[in-house]
Amino acid sequence: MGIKGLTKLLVDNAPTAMKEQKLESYFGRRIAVDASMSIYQFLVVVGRKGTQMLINEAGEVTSHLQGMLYRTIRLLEAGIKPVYVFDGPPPDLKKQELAKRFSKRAAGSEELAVAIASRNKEDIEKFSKRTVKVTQQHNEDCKRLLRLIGVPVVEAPSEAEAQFAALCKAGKVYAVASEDMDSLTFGAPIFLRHLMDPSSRKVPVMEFEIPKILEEMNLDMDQFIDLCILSGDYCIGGLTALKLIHQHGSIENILENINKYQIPDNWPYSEARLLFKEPIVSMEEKPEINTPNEE
DNA sequence: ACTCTGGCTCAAGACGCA
DNA sequence: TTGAGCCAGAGT
DNA sequence: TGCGTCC
Repeated sequence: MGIKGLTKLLVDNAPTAMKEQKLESYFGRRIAVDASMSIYQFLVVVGRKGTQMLINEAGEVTSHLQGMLYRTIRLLEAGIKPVYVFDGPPPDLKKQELAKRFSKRAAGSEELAVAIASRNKEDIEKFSKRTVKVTQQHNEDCKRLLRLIGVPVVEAPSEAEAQFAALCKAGKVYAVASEDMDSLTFGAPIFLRHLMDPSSRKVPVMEFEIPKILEEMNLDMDQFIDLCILSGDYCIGGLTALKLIHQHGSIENILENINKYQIPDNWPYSEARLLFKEPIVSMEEKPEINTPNEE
């Protein structure tokens, strides 16, 4: 859903709103992390060869636990206090998208079956990735693991991105770490990318500050949200969207003044906007670090 | 000629021992 | 799934 | 740095 070239758009139009940071500069900070996204990555990549994954004696997948445990240890060693945020039920607006994913996975399964039958290793490799799905069980496994080692877990009432942006706005965490640029659209004041990248890959932590982005791009937050919706849902690029917003101020005004772009039928931009502006989040008490449970 | 978009591809975690 | 990089084609 | 292992 995110804008394709948002990073590049920011590099070009708001260069000082982002800066390279060292991991050490977050020592002692509480940082929110998107758990579901991480679990997905672990399932795709950890110990997977063809259809093989890491499993326990009962044959249950443990790739996500392996990945989650080591990553959390790395964060703790760096003096970072992670707060993992789990997805809740998705908003209605995303149902369509989810249906698409479902059929893609189904198609992936079929192709995988063909690949297995014909013993085509490359295809098995490719299609097995497409069938990956984070289940409730995977989520529960990870919550349990995190609670056992005393790392706080937050269960979002809906989208995790929205929830941790809200935590950050409320000052309950210092920053939000994700690879998903939607975090910016949800208005997380400080947004970190590549927090987990090993130093060997020489990708520095990139820190984005929303207030600076808005100032430098000469937008208010509503306009920034419109910009993201405009170029996310819809077939124009970020640069054009930015120009249009500067010119007309809002999606409504753009639609009134411009006819040359093809408008999707029943384009639900105002629903999308509401999702970003007033997302469903919970404001429970500050997530506390629990004492590690002996086991 | 230049810019933008869109379609394609790719890689993706973390450890430790050579 | 996600972003990024590269190439081709459309629009200016 | 590259590659096998983690379960």
